[in-house]
Amino acid sequence: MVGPPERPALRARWERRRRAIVATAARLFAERGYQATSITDLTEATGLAAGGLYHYFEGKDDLLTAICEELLEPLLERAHEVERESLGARDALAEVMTIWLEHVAAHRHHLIVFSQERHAIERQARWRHLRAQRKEFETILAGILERGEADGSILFEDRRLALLALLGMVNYTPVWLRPRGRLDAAEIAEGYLRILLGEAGGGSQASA
Amino acid sequence: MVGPPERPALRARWERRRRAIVATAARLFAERGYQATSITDLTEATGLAAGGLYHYFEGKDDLLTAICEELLEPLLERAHEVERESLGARDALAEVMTIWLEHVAAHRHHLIVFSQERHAIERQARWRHLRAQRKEFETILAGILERGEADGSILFEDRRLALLALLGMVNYTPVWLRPRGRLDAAEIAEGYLRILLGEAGGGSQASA
DNA sequence: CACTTTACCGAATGATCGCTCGGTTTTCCG
DNA sequence: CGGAAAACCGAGCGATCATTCGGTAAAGTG
Repeated sequence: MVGPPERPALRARWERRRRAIVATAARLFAERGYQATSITDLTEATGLAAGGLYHYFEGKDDLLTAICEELLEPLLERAHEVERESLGARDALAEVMTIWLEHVAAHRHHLIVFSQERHAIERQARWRHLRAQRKEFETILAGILERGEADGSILFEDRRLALLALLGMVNYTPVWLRPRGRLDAAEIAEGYLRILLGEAGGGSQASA
Repeated sequence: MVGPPERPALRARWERRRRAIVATAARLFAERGYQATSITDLTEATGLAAGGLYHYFEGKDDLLTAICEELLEPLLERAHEVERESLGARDALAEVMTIWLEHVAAHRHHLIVFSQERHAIERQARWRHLRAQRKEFETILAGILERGEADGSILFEDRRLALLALLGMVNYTPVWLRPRGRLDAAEIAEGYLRILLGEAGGGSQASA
C-alpha cells in the first residue's frame, strides 16, 4: 500500500524522499518524455528498485500527477496571496508575474512536463483537478488585466490576445532558460511586463 | 521497400496519400501524444492496415519526421523569400510574422507535435536536420530584429528577450487557436507585432 | 531485546506495441 | 489481354514495459 507512514517520526523522511523522486522524475520526463521514460530509467536515476518506487507512488501516472501538483498548487496559493493584498491592477500584475517566473524557474522541468503532457491532462477525466487549477490561475490573470483596463491603469489593443501572448511567453520560458543564465527570474518577469504593457522604447519610426 | 513508385502515373497519388496520412497522424499525435498513439490507432484513423502504412513510411518515427518537415520546410522557404525582398526591418518583420502565423494556423497539429516532441528532436542525432531548420528560422528572426534596432526602425528594451517572448507567443498559439475563432492568423500576427513593438495603448498610468 | 511497521528488493507476469512478411488484390502499361 | 509493378492485408513475432508479490533488511517502539 502506498501512503505516508503512520509513525510520526518517519513521515518527514517519507515526504522528503517522495519529493526527491518527483524532482528526478520531472527531470527525466522533461528530457526524454513521459512515455519514453521507463521505470528502469527511473530506478537507475533514483537508486531505488522498481518495488521501492511503488512504495512511494501508485504508478507512473501518479508520478506525473505529483509533478503537476507541485507545479500548480504553490503557484495558485501565492497568486491568491497577491490578490488578498488588494493592490492596484498594475502592481498586482507585476507581483504575480514575478512570483510566477520565480516559481517557473525553480520548477522548469515540472513546467516542461506539464506542457508536453498537456494533451493527456486536458483530455482525461482523472486529471480534472489539474485542469481546474490551470484554469483558476488563468482566471486570476484575466481578472487582473480586466481590472487594469477598467481603472485605466493598463491599456490593451486586445486584452484577450494579450493574456494568451503572456501565457505563451511564460510557458515557453523553461525551454530556453538556463540555471545561471544572463537574466534571473525577476528580470525576465520585468522584461515580459514591459513588452506586454508597451513601455519599452515606444517602437516605431516610419517603415522603410 | 518504402518510397514513391517509379511509374510516373502513380507518383502523384502516392504523394497525396502519404500527405493525407501525415495529416491524420499529426492530428492523432497532437491529441494523444506521439508515444501514446499506437499503430493500431493509426490504422483505424487512416483506414489502412498496418502493412499498408509501412508502404508509405519506414516506421513510426518516419511519420514524426514527415510531420516536422512539413512544418519547417515551407516556413523556412517562405521566410527566405521575404528576406530576398530586401524590405526594411519593420516591414520584413510584419511580413514574416504574417506568413508564420498563417502557416502555424494551417498546421496547428504539426506545431503541437513538434513542441511536444521537442525533447526528442533536440537530443537525438537522427533529427539533426530538423534542429538545424528550427535554428535557421530563429536566426532569420534574430537578424531582422537586429537590423531593426541598428537602423532605428525598432527599439527594444532587451532584443534577445523580445525574440524569446515572440517565439513563446507563436509556439503557444496552436494550443488555444480554434479553426473559426475570433481572430484569423493575420490578425493574430498583427496583434503580436503590436505587443512586441509596444505600439498599443502606450500602457502606463501611475501605479496605485 | 522482541515485535511491528516501514523500506526496499528484483525476478516473474501479462499485456501491449512496433514491425515483418507471405500472400492477395488492384492498377498500370505494352 | 497478360505480365509486372504497386497497393494493401493481417496474423504473428520478438521485444519492451508497467506492475506485482513474496520475501528480506532496517528502523522505530514499548
